[in-house]
This record gives sequence, C-alpha cells and structure tokens, in this order.
Amino acid sequence: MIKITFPDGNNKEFEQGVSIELIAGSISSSLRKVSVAGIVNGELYDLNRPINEDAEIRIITKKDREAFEVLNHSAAHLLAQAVKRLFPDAKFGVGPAIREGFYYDIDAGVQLREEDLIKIEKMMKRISQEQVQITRSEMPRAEALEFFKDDKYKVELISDLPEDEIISLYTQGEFTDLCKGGHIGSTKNVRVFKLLALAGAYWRGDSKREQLQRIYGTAWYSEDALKEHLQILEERKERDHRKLGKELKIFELNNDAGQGLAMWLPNGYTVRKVLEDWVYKLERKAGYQHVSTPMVGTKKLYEISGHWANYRENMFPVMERDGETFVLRPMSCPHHMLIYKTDIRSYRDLPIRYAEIVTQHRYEASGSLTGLERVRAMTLTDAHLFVRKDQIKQEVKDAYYLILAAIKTLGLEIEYIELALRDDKKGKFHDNIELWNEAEQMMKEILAEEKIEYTEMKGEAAFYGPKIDVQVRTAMGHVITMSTVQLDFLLPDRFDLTYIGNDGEKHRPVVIHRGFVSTWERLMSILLEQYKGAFPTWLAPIQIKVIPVSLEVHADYAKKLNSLFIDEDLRSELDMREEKLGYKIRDAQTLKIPYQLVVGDNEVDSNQVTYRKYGQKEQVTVSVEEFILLIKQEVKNQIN
RNA sequence: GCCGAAAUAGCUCAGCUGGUAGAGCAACUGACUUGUAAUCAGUAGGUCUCGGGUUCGACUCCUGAUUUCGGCACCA
Repeated sequence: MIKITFPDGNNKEFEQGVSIELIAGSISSSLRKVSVAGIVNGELYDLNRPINEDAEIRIITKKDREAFEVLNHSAAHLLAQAVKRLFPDAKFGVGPAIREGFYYDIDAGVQLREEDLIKIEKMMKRISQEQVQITRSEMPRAEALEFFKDDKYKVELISDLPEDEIISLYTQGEFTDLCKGGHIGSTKNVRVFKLLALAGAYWRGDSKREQLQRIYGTAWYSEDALKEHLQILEERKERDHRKLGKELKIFELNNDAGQGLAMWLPNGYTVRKVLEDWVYKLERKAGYQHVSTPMVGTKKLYEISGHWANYRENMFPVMERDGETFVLRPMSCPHHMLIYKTDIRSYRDLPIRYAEIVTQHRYEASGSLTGLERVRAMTLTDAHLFVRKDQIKQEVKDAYYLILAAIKTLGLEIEYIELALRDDKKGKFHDNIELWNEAEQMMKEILAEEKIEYTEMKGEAAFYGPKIDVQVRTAMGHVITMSTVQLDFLLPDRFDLTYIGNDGEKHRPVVIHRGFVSTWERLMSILLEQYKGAFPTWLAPIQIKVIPVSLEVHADYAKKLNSLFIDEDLRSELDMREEKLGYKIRDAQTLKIPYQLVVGDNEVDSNQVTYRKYGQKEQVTVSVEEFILLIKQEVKNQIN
C-alpha cells in the first residue's frame, strides 16, 4: 500500500500502482469524468499512469489551467500523427502547448502551404474518431536514440539529455513521439480544435540553422469554448493600433517616406506632445536635467562605446564626407557620456541625471517592422544616471518607481517584471565576469529588498550590463518591453569617466540607463490598444466637440463656447458642417471624443451646456463654468 | 533577413472557370434646416502595387520585385 496525500492535507492508502483516474473514481464518479491528469509529487501524470510510491497529488480537472495544456499538448501530437500520415517523410522538432493553444515544428519533407492545413485538420479529425489509445512507455537513452534514428531533430533533442536519463515516449497507433507528458488518454478526447496558422521557425531558435514549418492550432474541451476563443481573436483585431491609428488619424506609414518611418498626424502629435510635456515635468521633479544632442554622430563615437561592434548591422548605412565617417544616431548614451566629461566631477556632484527627448534611427530587420510598435525612426525620453556605487540601489529603485507611477497613470497593466542577465553562450557580453557578477548581484538584491516578483531571463542582458525590464502585453497578445533600468559598469570605463572621491582619488562612476515609457511610437501603439482608441480626457487629441442643433440659430453660441474652451487650454472643436444633427453626433462618437456637446435653444437661453461623456448614454446639463471646472479637474487628475 | 499568405477608388470590401471593373462610406454639387449613432438626389473618383511573360485578349494564369499581414530570428 502507498500513502496518497491530497492538497488539503488529508491522506488515504491505495494499492501500489494506483492511478489518478482510480483515485478520482474513489472520490466520486463525477470527479473521475472531469479529471484529465494529475500532479504527482510535482510532476504531471497521465490519468492512468501508475503511482508506485507515497505521493502528494492534485487532480487536474477540465477547469484547471493545466488541463488546457494537457489537451493542447495532445492536440500537438495528434497534429504530428496526421502530418506523418499525409507526409511519411516528415520529421519533427518540438510541439508544446502554449498560452492559447499549441504548435508543432515540422520538417514535412516538402514545403507545406496554407491549403495543406485543411487536409491536415481533416486527418486529425479522422484520427480523433478512430479513438486511438495514447500510451506511455519508457526506455533508456541509448535505446531511444536508436528508436528515433530516422529523425535527426529528435536524435539531437535526446542527445542533449543526460546519459542516464530514462526517456519517456508516448504512442498513439502507428505514431510515437518523444515526450514528457502528460497526455489525455485517447485521441477521442481531442475532438474540438482548429489549425490557425502556418509559419516558419528556426530549429532550436537559431537563425543559422534549418528553418522548420510551424503549425499553430488551438484545442478546447467544448465547441462553445472554441467558438468563444475564435471570437476573442476576432475582437482583438478591433483593438489593433494599426486599424485604430488609421480610423482616428493618429499616424501614417507611407512607402515613399520609407519602410518603418512613421509620420505623426495632427491628432497623434497632439497626444504625443501631451505625453512629452507630462514626462518632462515628472523628470524635472525627480531631479533629472534635460540636455539635447545631435542626431548624427561620428562612427568613432560608437566604436568607443562598443555599439558599432555589436550593432553595426542594425544601423542605417554610414555617411562619409571629408575623410570622416558618420552614422545616424541609434541611441544616445555616448553623447551623454561626453556631456558628463565636460567638467571635473566630485563625489558630491553625483548622482547626475541627464534626460533627453531623443530621436534615434535603427535599421530594424524588415520582417520585424510592425505598425508603430516596431519602427526605424523613433523618439523617446532617454536618460542616463551617473552615480557612485553606494548610490546605485537608491537610484535604480527611484527610477523604477518613477516608471511604475507613470505606467499607473497611463492605466496600463504590467505583464511581468524581467531581470535580464548574461549567459555563457552568446558572445556579445563584455568579458569582465567580476563586474557582471557584481552588477547582477546588485540587481537581485534591489528586487529582493523591494519584494518585486520577477522572471530571470538568462542571455537577455544588454552587452554592457543586466537590466530590469517592465513587460506589457499588446492587444495582439505579444509581450513587449515598456520600460527598462539597466546597470552599466562598462561604458564609464570605455569613456574613461571619473569623479574625485572624498579620498582625493579618481573613481569610476556607474551609469544607469533608463528607458521610461518606451518610445512615443510604441507607447502610442500600446495606448491605442489599451483604450481601444478612446483616450482619457487628459490625452485625447480632441477633448470636446461642440455641435449646434441649428446652424442658423445656435452657431454664435457654439462658436462662443468653442473659443472659451480653447482659451481655457482645452482641445475643443466645432462641427459647423451642413449636416444633420444625428450625423454629427455619430461622427463625434466614432471619433471617440470624450465630451460631446449639443447646444440648442435650451443651452442658449440658460447659458448652459449639455454634454454626453463618451461611452455613456445619459446627457448632463450644467452651467458653462461648472463644465469647464469639471473637465479641467479631470485633465489635472489624469483620470483614465 | 527567413517561412507562409495577401495587395482592387481616400477608407471597408465584392468581382465565378481569362472578354480591360463594382458597392457602401468619405469627397464634390444641389435640395432639406434638424435635440443625441448615418436626410435625399446627383457628380466625380481606378496604369486593379510595380516589372516581365503566356494569350487574339490578363485584375484573373506564370514569373520577378516591392510593400503589408501571421510567425521565426533580431531588439543597444
């Protein structure tokens, strides 16, 4: 007999070799029906996998997050089996469950086309109907290498496992896959699914290696759930900043201007200017000094910093004149280093915080360009903090909390905080391991002291140091970096930055690089998606639309109001077109203008306004003074 | 950059198996003069992304390029 302990601490004796399915059944038959797998001593177990020793278990039912993973993982196997039937030469990379479904990386022997997905999906349905048992087996590593000898990808995966590893396999009918599990028992349980996309994906994420074809799909426990998911995918398109940016006239991308070179339209630039002014004030209050530096610099400048060696491929082509070579500035740290050097610095001067609204150019790979999210010319408020070592922690924390406050004001949700560290594999990191360890250790201490939860990302650091990245999720489901605080012990060295300590000796300052709320371009894309284009009043390009009921009778009053609002520093527009009232109202609503004012006899007679707030049905009538007060309060408090 | 797909009027889209294009909205003109999501009528608008080819004839088929989209890689 073995002892099975449940999550609530209770335990019960079972025969050795009992399974999750049997345990669930012993509790109730209804529980058994909704069970899909179990966690046994921290490991994911199939329903029928024997449990041979005392164990803490948790039964996973269809409602649990893990159940979705199990189903989708099995769907990936089903996909592979179907591909193998249709393309017998097919070889397989990896096929995991992901956040919203699954994928499998496949080398089908031929180039798959999108229309093949239909055939593959049909085959999957057929295999599902065959109700093939999915069974687990284990074999020693050497045997597994022999078993998979025809699939070079699997061989490579197995070869990377330790010598003494027992390899687990899952077999369904004629198809066997290398896999840790767990799975869902039978192909009949993978009934509701849809293949969504065909894409390229480099083997092992390495662009120097072969490119496999990745098929994405999603599997659910019911038709309704699948339908709902597909509905969500549709609705996301409504939030897409590219669509909203066009509808609301925020920005324009035109090939004659150049790929990834966005133009800000009046509405977009208005929002950007509000953001710029806001951030400028925040930085001033936080003790930053603003500087301004040129958009072009010598190649030499970036050779000193090390950016030329690391990123020359991602810079715009060089310009040469009179024996000098120039580049369009891809970032601003070198300039700020030089500004630091304009004077002898004392330990009493530090920290020095330079901020700048910087336009920078990067020749991003064509395939990575995405609306305003990823562009080749971008403007951001960049900052470099020059600090003593004993000031690092406080300055990093202050910078971090300033970022957090800003993100909160913008009403954005943080997906997670990432600590980007170096790893041994990539060659880009500078080679002073001692400095690296010190910097990484300090970042970890800061995060621990502030009780900030974070995810470690090895190999994601900048070449000069570790960084704390604030990640947000876009409407389309991508995670992108919003803000960053980076610790840099390298560039001060390269630029030979010094300050005089209280010992009278020269010391090296440390630089903290800070990206505040990404670039204005990317921030705009995030905000558009966040607000679905309905900007809060303080950001809205047009805050008020004044609509006279009758052009003849109410035009003067409408004009008077509009001028009054503009004098009060509010962004108001007048709709004097010869159109029907309903038409103008619809137009104002479509443009998602926060305050829509319809003025007619009632308002003229009483010197009042009747407003309708965007997103609300009700109409409110107040005095003009009251309205101005109300809206100014809202702007001042940056209410979302 | 790589893999897959797409490109038709300012915008959103239709256009069957090849016979040189159509709708709605927007624009313009005129009429209507309006109290909370589209008034009516008319006019104009297109090298069907750009080259090359097949064909009597190409928006449609083939081919090359460009851009966009979905991914991958990259992201100082």
